[in-house]
Amino acid sequence: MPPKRKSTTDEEDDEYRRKRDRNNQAVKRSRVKSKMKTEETQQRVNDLRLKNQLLEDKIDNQKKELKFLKELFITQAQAKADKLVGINLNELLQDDDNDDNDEDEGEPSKKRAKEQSKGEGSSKSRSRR
Amino acid sequence: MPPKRKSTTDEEDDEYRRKRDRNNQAVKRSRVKSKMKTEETQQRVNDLRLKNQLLEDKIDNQKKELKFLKELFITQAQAKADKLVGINLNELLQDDDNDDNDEDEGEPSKKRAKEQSKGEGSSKSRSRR
DNA sequence: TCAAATTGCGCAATGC
DNA sequence: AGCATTGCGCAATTTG
Repeated sequence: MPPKRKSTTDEEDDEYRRKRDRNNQAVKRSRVKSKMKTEETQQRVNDLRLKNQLLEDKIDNQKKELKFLKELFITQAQAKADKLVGINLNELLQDDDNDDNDEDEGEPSKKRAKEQSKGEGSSKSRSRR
Repeated sequence: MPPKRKSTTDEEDDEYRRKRDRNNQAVKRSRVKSKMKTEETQQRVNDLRLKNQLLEDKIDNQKKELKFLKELFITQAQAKADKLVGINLNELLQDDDNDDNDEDEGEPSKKRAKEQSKGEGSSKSRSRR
């Protein structure tokens, strides 16, 4: 009596094995993928933190610049009030090279005019009678 | 024939089982922990992205404010300068590009005005004959 | 040296 | 039918 269909069991086993192997491969792929995603996410956190820091720095600089400009405005308004006394704008505006990066967080009124009125009395030659 | 020491094998088995169970528990804890950490990291990415957006918005607002103030200031100073002396304030204030890195994407407002006419004719004073 | 924690791996159930 | 994902247990290794 020859076995009628041994193939049933054997092939089933074979198929099972192959299937298992393939699944094991799939599992491996899936886990590698998962791990990569995790690491990538972690990296993203680092990048975002750095970017965040840069943005905050920029905000700080802009804030300083705004402060400077506002104070400059106040100063100017003050000058307008003092106009009658003879103050001139040179004192307030001649050296604006400080407007560049930072270093302008101080009050602008400190930068005293260098009296660069080359000709003579810059005060509009009022002495001319 | 009394069993000499069945305890050896049996207890070893018992011990093995207990050990396995404890490890299984540990594995479970470890995996829960790991998963939580992953989710937390992902959440951190979301938080950072939101924060980042807020910061960028803030930078944008500040930038607009700066632009406004500078233009206002230039206008005002220009007028005043024309009136009092003739100093060309463009020279002093025109460069509002000192922002930082990627500055204004807006129109550059044609920064030039290198015509520092200090030699003589301030725009006024000619009518006086 | 030991016990808990972590990690790689395979199995099976389940999702798609 | 078949790959992908996930929970679980085993065993080796790491950690404290």
